[in-house]
Amino acid sequence: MSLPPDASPGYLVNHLARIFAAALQARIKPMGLSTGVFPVMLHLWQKDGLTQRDLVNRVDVEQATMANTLARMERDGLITRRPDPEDGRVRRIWLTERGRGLHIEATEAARQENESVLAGLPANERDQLIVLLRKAIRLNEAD
Amino acid sequence: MSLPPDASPGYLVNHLARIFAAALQARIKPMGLSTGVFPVMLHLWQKDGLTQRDLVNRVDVEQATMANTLARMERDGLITRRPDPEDGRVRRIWLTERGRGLHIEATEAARQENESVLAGLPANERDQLIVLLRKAIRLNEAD
DNA sequence: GAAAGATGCATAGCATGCTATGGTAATGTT
DNA sequence: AACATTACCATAGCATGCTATGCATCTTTC
Repeated sequence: MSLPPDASPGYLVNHLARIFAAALQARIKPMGLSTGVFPVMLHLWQKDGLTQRDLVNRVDVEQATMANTLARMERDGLITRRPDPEDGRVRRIWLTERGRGLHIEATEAARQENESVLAGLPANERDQLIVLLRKAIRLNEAD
Repeated sequence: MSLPPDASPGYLVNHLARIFAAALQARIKPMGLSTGVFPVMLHLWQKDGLTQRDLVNRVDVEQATMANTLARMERDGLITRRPDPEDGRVRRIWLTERGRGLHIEATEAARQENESVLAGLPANERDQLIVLLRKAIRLNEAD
């Protein structure tokens, strides 16, 4: 009746997430980025001028988490926040020159990181893993 | 050349890990447990009287993380730490009555949680996911 | 047996996530 | 227009992870 820890998908996913985070951090820390900031940057590189609410919806963290992350990003010179002329509650988020300039280098680092962590898996298993992860997430995010 | 966030396995694993953590927390919080404490309890239910070092090796977190987690667990009455008579550096970790008493209830909650998160996946895909996660972890933990 | 090294643990400081709460601005109702 | 509600954001407080550091105790080496 005991539950061996390494049989639990929750346990395993948490463990693998920490492995990925450590690998990513090793690669992006030299350029002044960190793991929590990275997904936000990915979205801003695709399109900036977004609101905090936009980013919360895209990244799927709580609003308070995003507020903290954005505060660190502003402190570190990655973004600036300027008031929306139409809506006094909103401060739209813009990449700084520095933030924008990291695009190529950082996405390349992320690509390398993903490859290195899964290097030992054959390509079809890697694809399968991604498919299953995406499926599991989709089942749980419409709540 | 842009990197769509939902194509990155690191991103996906992190997201799913947060989904699992939220689901687990909802179920075990009522019994006074939390997500960081849970894997430690799993090992202690199998065998207590372990050292901090033993648990670090089993759970695979940093020693400082374990020290903090154990401090919270002691504060919350789940464990006690008693000096090892053989080695003055060591304080061995024992479950309290309360900690031991949560065994059945908590593992049952974890089982339900794992099932509910992956409820939409057919059994063979669930198995496949576990296999792939375990494989990816094994490739990265012998470093 | 004393110096040098290794090992076990604790603490400081920080990032990243959460819930709970509150303030301000926009919107909807009457 | 006045009021209630909703929406956006900030802050407080906490848990869980990390690196870096320091202290105390064992072990090894000479």
